[in-house]
Amino acid sequence: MPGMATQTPLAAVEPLKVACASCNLRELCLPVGLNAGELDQLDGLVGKRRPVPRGEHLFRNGERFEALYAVRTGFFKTCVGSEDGRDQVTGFQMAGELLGLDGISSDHHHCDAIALEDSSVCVIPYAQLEELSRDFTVLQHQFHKIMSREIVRDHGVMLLLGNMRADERLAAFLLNLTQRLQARGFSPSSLVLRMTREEIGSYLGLKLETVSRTFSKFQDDGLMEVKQRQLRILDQAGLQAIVNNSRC
Amino acid sequence: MPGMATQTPLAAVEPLKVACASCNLRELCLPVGLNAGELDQLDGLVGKRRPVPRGEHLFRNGERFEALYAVRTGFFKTCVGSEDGRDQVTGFQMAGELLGLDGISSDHHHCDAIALEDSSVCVIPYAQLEELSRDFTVLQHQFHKIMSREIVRDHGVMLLLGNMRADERLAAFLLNLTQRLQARGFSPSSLVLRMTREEIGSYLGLKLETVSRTFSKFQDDGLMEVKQRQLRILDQAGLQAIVNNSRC
DNA sequence: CGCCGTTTTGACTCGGTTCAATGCACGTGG
DNA sequence: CCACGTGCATTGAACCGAGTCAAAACGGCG
Repeated sequence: MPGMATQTPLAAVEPLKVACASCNLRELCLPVGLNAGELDQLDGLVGKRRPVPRGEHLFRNGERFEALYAVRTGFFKTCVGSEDGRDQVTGFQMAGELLGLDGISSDHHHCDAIALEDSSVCVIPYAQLEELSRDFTVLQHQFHKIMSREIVRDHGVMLLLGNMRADERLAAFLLNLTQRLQARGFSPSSLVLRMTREEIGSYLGLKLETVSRTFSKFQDDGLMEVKQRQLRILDQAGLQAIVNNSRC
Repeated sequence: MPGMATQTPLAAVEPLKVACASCNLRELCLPVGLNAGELDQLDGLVGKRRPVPRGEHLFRNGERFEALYAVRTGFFKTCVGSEDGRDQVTGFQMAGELLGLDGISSDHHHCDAIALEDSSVCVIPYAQLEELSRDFTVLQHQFHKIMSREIVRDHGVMLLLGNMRADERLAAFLLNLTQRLQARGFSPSSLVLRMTREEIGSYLGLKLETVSRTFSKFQDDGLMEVKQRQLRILDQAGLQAIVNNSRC
């Protein structure tokens, strides 16, 4: 599988049990700012890891909410659906990001979380997290920050969906994706998409054909190379310019 | 001011100091589930009320985050803006709803909050709220629920912006608005809008002309009466049907 | 009264959807 | 090993919903 090489520089097959203290996602995940003793306690709480094969649900809309999940390896999407068949991808989650925050509101999940490749998550029982965060103010604050960050992210997506044209949306999406990959030690210019054109389209409020056409246009304009899901960003500044300028 | 009558059945000019325990928004706001002693403590925390005249900012994007605000009376909008001039209304807040949650993520506000009519808010210093919620698990849980509910709401808006047509968006907006007004003891069928067509359009990802036209269409179809900002819902089920059916 | 912000309405344009055909990569079984 | 099937991606052509531009009407207020 040479195509995946650019996105798997870190441990290939890691042991099932990795303490938060020695987890390479420590600085992106819930434990930010915790000292050694606190990390130990958090470890006691995060008892289980859970593998989620590609295409499988981590949880479904309507299921009872009991735990949050931290992505350890792999890649997920979350989607909400309405009574009539429509559904909307609300986000893509990669290593270190938290899934399930929507479930707190009513003790039931409000979206589906689906693995886009073979993945694994750390299970964080929510009742215990609340308990522990009463003792560790740093953990409490970090948790609140993560929830707040999700709200800020959502507002950014609203801006994108409400105001931007197709090319602006896709450019913003690509920049966001590469930035997050870069924060995890991957190349900011070369990446392999884990999702289909249709899933990108659903997230961006576009049809898959529009996504495809816009990729082609970016390629024609020399901004990037597109070979199916294998992408190479050639002109990051050019993409940024598309996002910034409403008219040009 | 006869036009406002339908939306001011409760206390006209209330005293500046109202304890959470005797606040009529108790069941919609942060204090849900707290006992008498806990309410007292929360009251100690929520020291100040702050009036916000129509058109004024409660807070601005970039300002230091120090407190959350509970709407006591009046009506607000929140909006985010991008570098280039675009901006997007991310929500409308009425009595009992919390403002400022986005600020937790980085100690700075990420949006503007603006009063759409003369309003007042309860100031909830955030550091003290974190502290108090370490002692009162009910308060802690209620606060988490409120944040989570905002995330769920945002995902609903994404679905709306990503998948729905103009008439579906406006119908969904009207139903949401009347439902929230009803929860506060107002008529579910008669209401006065506090925002302009442009603000509605910004929230729904539409231009003001489209909002206006769609109102006119709903009126022609006998679903509602529209006299400028004075609305009367004649066929709630009809609006619901528009939201549910993607094609009809 | 006359101004001004807001709303309504009309005519035209255009970006993105829809429908449809073709191409590409990959796995599976003959 | 190649033929075939399947899912995903690309591309084209026609169409349509919402945007744009412009003008007129409404309502509130100095």
